[in-house]
Amino acid sequence: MTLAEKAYQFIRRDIVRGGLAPGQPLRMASMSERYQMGFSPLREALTRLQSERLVVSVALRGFSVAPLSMHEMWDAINTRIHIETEALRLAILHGDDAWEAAIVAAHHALKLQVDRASLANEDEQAMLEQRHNIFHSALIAGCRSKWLLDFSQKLYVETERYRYPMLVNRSQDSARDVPGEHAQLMTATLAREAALACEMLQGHLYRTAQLLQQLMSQGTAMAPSEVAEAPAL
Amino acid sequence: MTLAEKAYQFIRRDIVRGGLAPGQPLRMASMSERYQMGFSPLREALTRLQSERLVVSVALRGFSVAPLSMHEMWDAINTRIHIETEALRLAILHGDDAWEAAIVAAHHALKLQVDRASLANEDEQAMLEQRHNIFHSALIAGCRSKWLLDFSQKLYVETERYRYPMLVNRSQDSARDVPGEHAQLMTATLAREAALACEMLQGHLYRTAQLLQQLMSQGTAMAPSEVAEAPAL
DNA sequence: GAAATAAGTATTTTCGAAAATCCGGGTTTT
DNA sequence: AAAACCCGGATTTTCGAAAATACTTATTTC
Repeated sequence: MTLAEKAYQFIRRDIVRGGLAPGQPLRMASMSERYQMGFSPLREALTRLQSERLVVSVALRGFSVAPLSMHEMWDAINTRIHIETEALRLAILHGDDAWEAAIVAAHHALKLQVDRASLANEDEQAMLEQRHNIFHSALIAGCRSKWLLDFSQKLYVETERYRYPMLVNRSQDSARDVPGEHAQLMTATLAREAALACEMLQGHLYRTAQLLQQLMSQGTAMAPSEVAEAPAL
Repeated sequence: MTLAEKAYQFIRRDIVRGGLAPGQPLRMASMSERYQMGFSPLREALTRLQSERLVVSVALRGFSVAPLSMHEMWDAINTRIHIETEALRLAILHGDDAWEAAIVAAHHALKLQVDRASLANEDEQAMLEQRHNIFHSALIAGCRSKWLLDFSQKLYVETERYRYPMLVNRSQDSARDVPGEHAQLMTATLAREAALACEMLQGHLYRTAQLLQQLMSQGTAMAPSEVAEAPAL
């Protein structure tokens, strides 16, 4: 793997997990120090992250971490609902045996990690997040559209930024049965009940966003100026 | 404007117009020669183009122009239909006076250029393409979703690659009244007839794709191995 | 003779310094 | 006093060469 690729993964991880705070300027000198590499691979990684909207830049004034806002979160969530429900519909239409098997496998791996993951352990949380991603990707993998999968993945990463604070203080979602939602979503999908599965996916994503909004309006994770925004569905 | 930005625009233009052929390797040395700049801005531009799927790369084996295929075209078109009709629906819901005015302005400018543009003149064609883009962008600009606009623009550029050959031998689309389609699309949009406008947009995009498929199956613009693909709608 | 090995060439990737540009403060001008 | 100008320091952007890796061809080995 090239240095630029490593830089991309490290920086992305640090942005999603908040190690690099929203709005923070990313000076080449300190980045070079922090990640122990020259400017070239860093610039390449930052350019890539910019096109994924995790980083913003102004010509000749460098890069900075893209800011967070409730408005942006709802935009990302709503767009994700639109893209992923379509992808799921197509996957249910076209998916083959291998697609089904991958879903079952991903769901099982996710469930194992949900039971195992302790709130404190950073690495366990990362693994949980990864398997969550794999499960959601597996659901739509059969859609046969590279573009839908591509967009879906970009939005997953974007929403991960907002979801990450929730993983830390997970007490809040006690009213929800997230593993249950995942199980039902899988069941409906494998039963090829497109309408039902899409509705479940939509509800799953929407409820997560609502919870995040609640959390953030309590000031747990975001500047007060960014909290007041209406949902839209 | 930085050199990297210029490089991005030049290379993108050359890929869309075919000056850099699909599949062609993009060697740093020849690129440096061709665009008269060092490696750094070129790499930056190529990385950006890679994330827009106009360029592909393999680690340590460099970049090459992304290949074309009928399958990819239909994927891009179908995804574009899905994204843009949603954006149009939202724009019709939320659009204000400035949004309407911009549509009328863009349509007028497009019409002027359609009448003016001669088939031979490369620059006139480029201006036509630009105004076409601005018109389609104006329609959905009121949707209030950065993500939808972002995706829409990416797909526009992608489909432009396939559309460009058509501009050259435009004789084929004599059965269609494209300017008429644009006018009707604008009218339905300004009348806030969401369902009608979306259907027109869908038809407009779909018919263009069908025409392109026809053109390409005649071997005008693509390798024979890439022609046989079924449409999907 | 085919497969494996090795040397030499071509190419990408990365580095570190040079060039270009921006920002702030202080000075001059109106 | 406000606006315009210019200088010094900080920062980004770009270049050209060095390092790392892939490819090609020739040679050896079995």
